[in-house]
Amino acid sequence: MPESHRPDIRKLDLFSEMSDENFQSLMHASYLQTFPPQIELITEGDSSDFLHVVVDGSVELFARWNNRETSVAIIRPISTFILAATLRDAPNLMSARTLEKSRVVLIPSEDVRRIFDADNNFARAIVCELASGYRASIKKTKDLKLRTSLERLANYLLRQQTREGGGPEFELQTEKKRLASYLNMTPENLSRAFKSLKPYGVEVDGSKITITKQSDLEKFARPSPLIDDKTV
Amino acid sequence: MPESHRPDIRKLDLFSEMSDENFQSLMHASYLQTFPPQIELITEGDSSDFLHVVVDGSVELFARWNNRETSVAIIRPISTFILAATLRDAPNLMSARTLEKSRVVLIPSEDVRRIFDADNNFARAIVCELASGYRASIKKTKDLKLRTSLERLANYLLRQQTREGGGPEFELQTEKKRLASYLNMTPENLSRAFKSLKPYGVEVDGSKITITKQSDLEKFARPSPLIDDKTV
DNA sequence: ACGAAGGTTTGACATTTATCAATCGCAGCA
DNA sequence: TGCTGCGATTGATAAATGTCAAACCTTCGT
Repeated sequence: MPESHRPDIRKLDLFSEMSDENFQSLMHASYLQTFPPQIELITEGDSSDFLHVVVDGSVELFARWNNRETSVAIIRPISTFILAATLRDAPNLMSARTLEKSRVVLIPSEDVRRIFDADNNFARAIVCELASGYRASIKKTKDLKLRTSLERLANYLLRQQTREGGGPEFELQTEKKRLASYLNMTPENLSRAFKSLKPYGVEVDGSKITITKQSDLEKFARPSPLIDDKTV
Repeated sequence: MPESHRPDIRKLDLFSEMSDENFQSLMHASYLQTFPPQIELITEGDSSDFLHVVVDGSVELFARWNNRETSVAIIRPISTFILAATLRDAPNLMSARTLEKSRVVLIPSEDVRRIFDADNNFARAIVCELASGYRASIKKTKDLKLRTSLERLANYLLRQQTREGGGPEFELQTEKKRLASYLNMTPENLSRAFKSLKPYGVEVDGSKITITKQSDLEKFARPSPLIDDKTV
């Protein structure tokens, strides 16, 4: 794979502490591919042949059952996905599709496992990454089980506000249809939920959100570090 | 800590491949404690000072938010819990309480992290365990988001049937109140859900379940390995 | 500029799920 | 034995959420 993205990938927590030699070996075995929008990169149930790194664009992880579909995560640069399946050499639990034109580095799972065995720093980083992902997933479960859809939306808006810099005005960065699925509601319901948040100072104009009464929204949403914080 | 449970703990995937010396070192630093029922061992938000191993009894992991509470998992012997928090030295995301009189081995988190650095086999086992837990959590999310409460119950019954040996008759092993919370429904709703499953051959007598029309129930539940299987 | 496609919103309505209140039933205990 | 407490069930009702249909709006390509 070409050199251009290597420095960015190298900076990821997952790869930053491993030896140069092992990193080069991983990269040497990898492919950089460009995909058009709406391409299904992975189908759940497939074996996990590659660890994926999104270096450009965005990728949606979603799951299907019984003719239904739900959005589980949206991966933006620079991040990896399906690490757990790669390490266990187990089938992928989620499908993945590009949302826009995207570039993805594919690292053969075999090499990831080989270098995991050889490089202690890499192994340590993998444990951190897995533990983080695991904890993020637990938080998602708590969000789903303990909150109503309105509360989930309110807290999502606060999180998104933080991600976008913290100002009163920010962009959703996601189609509402997809956001609805992510929050486990229908598009119709999401539309109504936005209206229900108006009394708490949430103004919606297309994908632009303005929060006019920050403290009112926070009082309603009651965000918790044990559900909503990235780093904890 | 006394010797009696060591062989059983040693057999756990997490500890079976590490060196004798390191295992003894871990055990030497540990405590075996007996707790009465309904003791809150851990409160979410607390720092994770110990990796816990249930050797006898059972422990419920649950989470609270905004005066609500939900059951996330029930841990039975012999299993560990809160590994991810231990490794990241991060606050626990869930609370834990004994359901009955229980014995728990407490391994200081510091020692777990120290031996993780020293013992490659232990590190590998930890990665496996984390990846498994992570994947189990993703499956739980899929179960929650893609299924109605009736479908969740039907699939739970099939899983429980398998755990109990696969025969048409088996025990729930959990209070219905707790099962309801685990499945994200109210006790009233669970009670009605059992009735709704009667046409599919589900007979309920207290905590004894009899499945009289296995294939009908399976046709309704549509279990999927990517949501319901332990090992995948 | 125009039309088509698809996302979004709205309204009416159905279904699912929760809440509240009352009762039942069983286990533990005096 | 009978009391007590709590979990389980049932019925009535309310709230939350989903479904369907139509209208609206934006985007994109011809």
